[in-house]
Amino acid sequence: MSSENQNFFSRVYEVVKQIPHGKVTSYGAIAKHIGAAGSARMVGWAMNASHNLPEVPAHRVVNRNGLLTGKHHFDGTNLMQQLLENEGIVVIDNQIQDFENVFWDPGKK
DNA sequence: ATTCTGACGTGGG
DNA sequence: CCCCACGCCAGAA
Repeated sequence: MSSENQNFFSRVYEVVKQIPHGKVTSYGAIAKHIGAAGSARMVGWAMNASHNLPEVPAHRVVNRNGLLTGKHHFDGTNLMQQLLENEGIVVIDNQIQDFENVFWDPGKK
């Protein structure tokens, strides 16, 4: 229902909000954490709605490849990359370097 | 109501 | 190793 629907988005936002500074996570990791494993696409869709939520650092969410697939949705062309680099994350050609090192597992603070 | 696409992921050839 | 297809749920045309 709508409530659960909202809950789904809220859960995604909560997880993203909990991403520590200088860290990133993947859509699948979030999806799995909220119980929507396999529906990683919905996480990305939720991100679109999170555009209005400044507390949701969508730029810290990338695909499991560590690639800034959603950078195209951000303002400008390489805003997402610059935001990540601003946090100490090395990004080259939309690809996060040392991804496993900056990867943050949801629920694992 | 039907069809396609979309900020993904996994599996198979 | 690279390419293709399928599954997921939701929203827009």
